[in-house]
Amino acid sequence: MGTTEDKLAERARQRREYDAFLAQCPSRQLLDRISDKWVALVLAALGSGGPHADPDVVGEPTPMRYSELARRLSGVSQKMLTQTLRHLERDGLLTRTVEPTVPVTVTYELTDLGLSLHGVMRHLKTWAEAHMDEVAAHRVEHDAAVAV
Amino acid sequence: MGTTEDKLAERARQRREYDAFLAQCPSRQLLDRISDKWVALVLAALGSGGPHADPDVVGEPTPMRYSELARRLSGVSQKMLTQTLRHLERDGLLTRTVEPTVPVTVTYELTDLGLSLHGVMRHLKTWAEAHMDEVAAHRVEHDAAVAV
DNA sequence: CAGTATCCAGCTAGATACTG
DNA sequence: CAGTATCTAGCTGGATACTG
Repeated sequence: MGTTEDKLAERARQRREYDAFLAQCPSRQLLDRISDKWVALVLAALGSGGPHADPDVVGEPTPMRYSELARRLSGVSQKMLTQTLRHLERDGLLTRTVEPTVPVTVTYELTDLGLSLHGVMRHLKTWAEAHMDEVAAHRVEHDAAVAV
Repeated sequence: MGTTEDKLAERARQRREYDAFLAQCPSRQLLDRISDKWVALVLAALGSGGPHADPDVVGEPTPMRYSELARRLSGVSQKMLTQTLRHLERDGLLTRTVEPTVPVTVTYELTDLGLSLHGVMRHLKTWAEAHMDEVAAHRVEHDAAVAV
């Protein structure tokens, strides 16, 4: 009956099977793959669902075209963007849809799985933006202490 | 009066100042730094507060010694562990305490700032462990489709 | 115990040129 | 438009040896 108990039991079960602390565990490799700046930003872009960027609300998937993503993620190279998108597609986090127009139109959209990761990842981006000042202050302090 | 409104307003303000989508924004560099496997695992270790690994409960900081961390994060090299710890210390996410015993005893402990990032990061590790099966299935499917 | 120092293989990722 | 292909500088990170 309890979906809460079910969820907790399921999580516990999977945590017994997979442990990212172990070098050989597949989840360690997965953690490595998703611990990536471009992954975080692609997910943030495709999941941001327009202006309501409230971090406490899971956004709708926002389909975006390749060139839109390239523009949004300033500084990304074609290579890294394509590579990141291919990885995420292979892992089932997003779909790649090709419309046979001329020239061709390619759209990327988060799957439910991708949306679930987005729910986690966007907090990372938000955290970085929210605590940048604090971190910067610590760096100044730390560097000053070392210099003495 | 509402702390909720205050928090939201504060977040919105900071999001106007910092935008990790911009290559030049300091928060982009911060995002890059924290989007790291070893950062995720060090935080997970120092914040896991013993056996109650329930991802919905923020753990107490768990002080750990260098060698404990090295054992916990299987596969980490001395270089990467030390480097990661130094970065996190400089950014104010953890403290490094040296007890002048013989031989010396060094303890690492999350600060409040580090604990707040841990609150976000541990979901990443949990997600990787919880969705590994699904991702693996997608890969098989995807690779099969490509092979045809 | 908790590092530091050094070397180097290999991967990452940017730049550039080209294409259906 | 949305890539692919190629080359390469340089950074990452592992291995190894040494130290207060």
